[in-house]
Amino acid sequence: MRKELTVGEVARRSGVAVSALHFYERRGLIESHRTSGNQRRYARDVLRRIAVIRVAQEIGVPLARIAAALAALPEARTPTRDDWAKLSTAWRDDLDRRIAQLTKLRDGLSDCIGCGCMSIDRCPLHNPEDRLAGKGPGAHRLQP
Amino acid sequence: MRKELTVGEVARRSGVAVSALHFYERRGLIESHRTSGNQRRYARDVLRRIAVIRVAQEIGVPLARIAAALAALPEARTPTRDDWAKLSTAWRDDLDRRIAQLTKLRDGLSDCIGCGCMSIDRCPLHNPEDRLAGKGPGAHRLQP
DNA sequence: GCTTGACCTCAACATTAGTTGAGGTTGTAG
DNA sequence: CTACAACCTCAACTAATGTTGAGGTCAAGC
Repeated sequence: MRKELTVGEVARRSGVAVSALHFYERRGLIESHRTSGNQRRYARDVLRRIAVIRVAQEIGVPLARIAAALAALPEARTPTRDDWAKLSTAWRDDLDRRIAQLTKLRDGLSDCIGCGCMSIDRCPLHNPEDRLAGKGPGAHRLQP
Repeated sequence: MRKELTVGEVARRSGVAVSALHFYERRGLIESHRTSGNQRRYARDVLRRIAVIRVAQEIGVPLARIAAALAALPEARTPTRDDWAKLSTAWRDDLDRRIAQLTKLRDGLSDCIGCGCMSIDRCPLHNPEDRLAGKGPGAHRLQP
């Protein structure tokens, strides 16, 4: 096996900025050890770990939950094939729910286009149930 | 037509917090006029406007773009049926794209579950193209 | 052995979408 | 006419996800 990676190398190979790698480390998502001169060195499997993080993020899982999921792995190891199967299955369920929710919204939107009802009481889109409401402070964006 | 609404009434009827209504007003999404005592009074159509805002938000449109869309209406009026048809069509395209993107991701995820490849170079999920990267600073959450 | 690019830490800032609290004013019911 | 809920403004805070910059250190090639 080849030698260990520096932050710069990891950044180039993963496409994640150095500042983000530092950030992930502070958040406990990845780890490194240090040279005698206090520089980070990464084992090669950090790339796989970052790939997992990126996919989960794209699904919409917040970093804190990704960190929790990774930390919950026995011995805090980098995901093996089986671990990955478990994680990705769980996250795919998130994704399925999210897709279902958006699809429902789209269908409502299609029905509504041109109807012009927009009645706060009768419009099918105005469904206070599965709303974003009550999520507390902070950013709640769904998309760029 | 009934009398005008106070902030509290609008908040109760729309399900949006008073603080959020103030915020929307600062952002130019809704408007009010004031009593002699400087309290806000809303025309009833503000509820329809808020319904539009909420739907757009649920789709994932950031407030700034919603504000721009509403401001672009001739005479800055509250959406009529035709306006709503235009807005919702445009936003539905956003929604379609988002759903397509997530669906693609899900399919990749399904294929990948159990494959365990997670190779930074070969994994179909590791596709740097349509990534979140390069969106600049700020929050990029996709989901609660 | 020196220079130069890569690396270190830490604090502050950016962005979106609001909420919270202090300190003061209004309006309505009794 | 008074009490009390509802309203006002403004500043500061929350939260997530990072980026930017200042000030200083490390390591690799020449």
